[in-house]
Amino acid sequence: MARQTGGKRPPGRTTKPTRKREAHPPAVASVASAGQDLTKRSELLWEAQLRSSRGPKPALRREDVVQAAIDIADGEDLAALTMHAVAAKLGFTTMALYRYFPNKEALIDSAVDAAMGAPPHRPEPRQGWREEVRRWAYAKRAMLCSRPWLAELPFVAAPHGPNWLSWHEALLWAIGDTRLRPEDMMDVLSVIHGYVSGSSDTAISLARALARGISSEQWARAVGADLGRAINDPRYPILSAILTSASGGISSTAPLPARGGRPRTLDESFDFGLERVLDGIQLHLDSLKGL
Amino acid sequence: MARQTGGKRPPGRTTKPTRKREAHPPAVASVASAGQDLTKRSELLWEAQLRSSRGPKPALRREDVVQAAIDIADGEDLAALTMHAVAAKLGFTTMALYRYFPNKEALIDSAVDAAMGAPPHRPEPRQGWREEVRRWAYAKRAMLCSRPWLAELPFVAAPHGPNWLSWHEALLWAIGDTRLRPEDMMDVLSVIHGYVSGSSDTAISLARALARGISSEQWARAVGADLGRAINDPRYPILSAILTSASGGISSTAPLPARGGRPRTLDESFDFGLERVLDGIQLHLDSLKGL
DNA sequence: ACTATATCGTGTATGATATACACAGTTCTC
DNA sequence: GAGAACTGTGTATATCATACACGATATAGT
Repeated sequence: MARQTGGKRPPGRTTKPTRKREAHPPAVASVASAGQDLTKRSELLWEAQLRSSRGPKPALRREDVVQAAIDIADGEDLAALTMHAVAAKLGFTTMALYRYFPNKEALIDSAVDAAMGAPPHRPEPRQGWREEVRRWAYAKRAMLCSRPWLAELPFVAAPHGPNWLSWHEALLWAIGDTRLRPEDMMDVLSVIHGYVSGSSDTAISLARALARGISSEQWARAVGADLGRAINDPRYPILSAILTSASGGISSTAPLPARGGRPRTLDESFDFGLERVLDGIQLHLDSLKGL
Repeated sequence: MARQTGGKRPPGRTTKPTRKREAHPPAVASVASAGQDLTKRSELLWEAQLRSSRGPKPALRREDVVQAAIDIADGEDLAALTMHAVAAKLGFTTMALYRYFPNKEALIDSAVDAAMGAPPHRPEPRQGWREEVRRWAYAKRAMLCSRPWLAELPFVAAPHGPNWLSWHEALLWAIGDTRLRPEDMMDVLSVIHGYVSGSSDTAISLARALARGISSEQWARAVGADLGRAINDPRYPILSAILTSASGGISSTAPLPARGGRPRTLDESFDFGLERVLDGIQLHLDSLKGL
């Protein structure tokens, strides 16, 4: 359902806009380098789409554009997410999008937040902080893995939208079931958040591979080959020993050749780490109780 | 010291290369989306620059190109890192770089690994795993903060080079001072690694701001404003309460207005989390000892 | 109703960017 | 000493984000 409203004019024109312009940083680069102030980006992310009464009704809503962008990133990858692709998917011209977002960066900021979705629902009877944090962590990891392209964007420089805050709120709720003082809760939050986002990289990489039709065996081979270069390299004696002697390899499900114990699945490794982190927090809570 | 070796030809040519080509994905996008197999990228990253005896001596070494790239990213940011910029910095044409790296992605892969540098030196008398892991964690965080642009690249999809392996080796060495079975060491490594890389985001963001001449107060204001939207928003009751009642705000050094206890510095928060993680690991080690 | 005006989607143009290709100069190998 | 292999260069092209102005549209104020 292509939309054609604009008028047709004869091709030959005499416009001569030789005005000097600022540079147009290309695509993802501009996103990556956070061209605008974070402040301005944040405003754009939060401000509602206000509609003036004059003029034709907009044919789209921002959400529509955002959804199209997400669909593209989901279906292909971040590189496929061009302004043209988004517009085409909606049946509009590229430039039409600029009526909704001032630039690609703003669109992506919105898409990222929307793509995060809402955090998991809270279990009806409280389960205790540990179980609830666990649920949160799994959910967050699953969310990241289900949209591997999110990890290709520099979260670092991105403004925080409503969903981002919701995820944090949900984690705070989980932690709320403790005796932590409010000002300490953010610290605990940041441990958990840090661990979860930091340690999901490999799983995300696998998820992306799977999404692109690469088998987990192929993927494991690729990553394994990478690590495998350490073997017999005198610079990496310990790593080398681990990789050869035992089951140190990264494994997706059915793993690399292993001799020693059974190698851990990615998920198992994540679990292991999470439990260590939770233990550490537990210990801290216990020490507070003693006071 | 520009270099001009190539010949001059009259501008009018009769080449007609209308051959069909593959798409030329633009800049960072291609990096982000990991166009090539990880396998191929990994090979490129590790393969030595082999020099055939014929022909003119290359005027550069890969390291030179990589260094120029790093200098640009350090001095400006990732967006400024264009093939043209790198070449210009070396006094060559853009295309000259392609004699050293088949594409930008390969150059960046190399630059990333080189930029990581070597892990910290190992303390002469062993300090015990906990202290050594701490040292490693601080060093890694410091490294990331000193080159904020590293965090703008999707590590997820990147191949692992020599320095990456060295950092891992160093951490394994630190952990080596325990009774962990080899096959469990990777799990412990991944907890620490996950926490450190995941929880450095905010500090990296601050580091980047500082590098761009933004004061830490300005930065804190920007990030704070972001969080501040939660205040009085019914969707975020807990967050809101924390932010208003106490010192939950993110602070660089001299922080946001705080009423309750003193707000944590970013570094203090990192420390706190790290100690929790280390506690958790400690606990695990103790439990192993018992067996 | 009528007109001014703000807004919409469009067509076109531009500058940045990565990179393909062919050439001319350079330096070994045979 | 000739040819082969490689070097840096110049030029061309596709892809992108995005500026700008136009004609169409719909509301506000008269």
